[in-house]
Amino acid sequence: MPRKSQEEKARSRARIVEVAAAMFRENGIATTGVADLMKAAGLTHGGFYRHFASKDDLVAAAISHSVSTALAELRGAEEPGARAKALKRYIDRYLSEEHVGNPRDGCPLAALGPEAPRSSPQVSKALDEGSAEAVRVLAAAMDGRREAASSLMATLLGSVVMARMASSHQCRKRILLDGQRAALGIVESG
Amino acid sequence: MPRKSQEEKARSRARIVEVAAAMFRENGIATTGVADLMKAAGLTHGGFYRHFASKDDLVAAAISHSVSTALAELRGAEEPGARAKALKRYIDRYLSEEHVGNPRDGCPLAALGPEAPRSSPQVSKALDEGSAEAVRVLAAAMDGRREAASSLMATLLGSVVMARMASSHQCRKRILLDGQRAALGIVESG
DNA sequence: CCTCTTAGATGACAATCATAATCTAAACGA
DNA sequence: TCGTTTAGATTATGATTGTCATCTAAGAGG
Repeated sequence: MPRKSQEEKARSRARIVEVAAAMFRENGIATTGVADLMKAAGLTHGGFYRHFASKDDLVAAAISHSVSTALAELRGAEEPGARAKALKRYIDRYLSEEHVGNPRDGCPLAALGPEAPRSSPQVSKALDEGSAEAVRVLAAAMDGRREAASSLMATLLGSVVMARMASSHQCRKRILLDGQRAALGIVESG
Repeated sequence: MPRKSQEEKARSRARIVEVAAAMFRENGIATTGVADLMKAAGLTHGGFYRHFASKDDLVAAAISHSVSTALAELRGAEEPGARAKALKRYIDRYLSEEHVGNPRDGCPLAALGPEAPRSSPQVSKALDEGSAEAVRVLAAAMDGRREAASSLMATLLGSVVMARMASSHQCRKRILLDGQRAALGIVESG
């Protein structure tokens, strides 16, 4: 099967990015091969370089994409009342067992952040900008309290990383509850 | 060069574990090969399987080892006064630019924790036990306040992960300062 | 001292990897 | 409508991977 229309090319690209974002979060960057990834997107590995200059190029795109979609629901609210409500729902979702158990469509920073120091400049930059944007969006939902937003994000990230290390269901639950208490404490400390 | 004494074998094994712990934290598990690792330990790759059944076996050993040594300085203190002092120094070191910039001899949970969900059962277990022990030791240094210890650890982990994503020196510094404020707040909230 | 065991070296193995060349048929510009 | 361009398939490449078989010489046990 040969050439596709430009519209379909764009669709292919979007599909690759989305599939890649999920697979990288689930299996890690280094352990996810270009061939597997393309197969999961319904293509063969040969066409990959018509869309991306290199694997790292895709990794950066996948990170940017998944950060944006992860923050989308938090960006929506405009008035302070709706903002506070959206933030609380966001925290609740973030510190849920569902999020802990499904990295593939969860927070990309919690799943891939620690790979930042050992990544290429491209990927490093995507993570840098992604985390900066996350703090910005959180701060906007907290009446501009940047410092509290930074603490909140640390609590969220750390709690999920901890919960994912815990094999026991009970332990995970306790960690998430502790995280929720701490997070709400930070939000209401203004 | 052929056989070595049992004492030297033990020394070799210890060297491999130590080198591996450093390399895994610096370059990640998947991207650190057995051959590179053995070369860094002053050996060739052939002898590896006289010490470990598999790479995962070594990974688990390296994690356990590095968790233990990372918690050693916190385990020392006995009386409450010395405990509180040791804890504050620990937090200060943990949230330092030196720690952020040198994952190779830093906290293994911050560097490798997020790889837990995608690791083998052996490795997963090592991370599970390591994080549980970390919370226990932190709680012991906080008069047994387990809940606060869990929150503290989340703040520590999250802050370091965030700081490592930030490319700008200023941004890193700000994140670490916010983390320190939050951490001290948790410690003194009892 | 003699035999048996084995730590580590050397080299090979099948897989897997990112990347690239080649091909083909359909979409495009004219 | 005709020639050019190109999305994606197929196949190749060279490097790297974890693991293992084989060889060596020296330690350990008698």
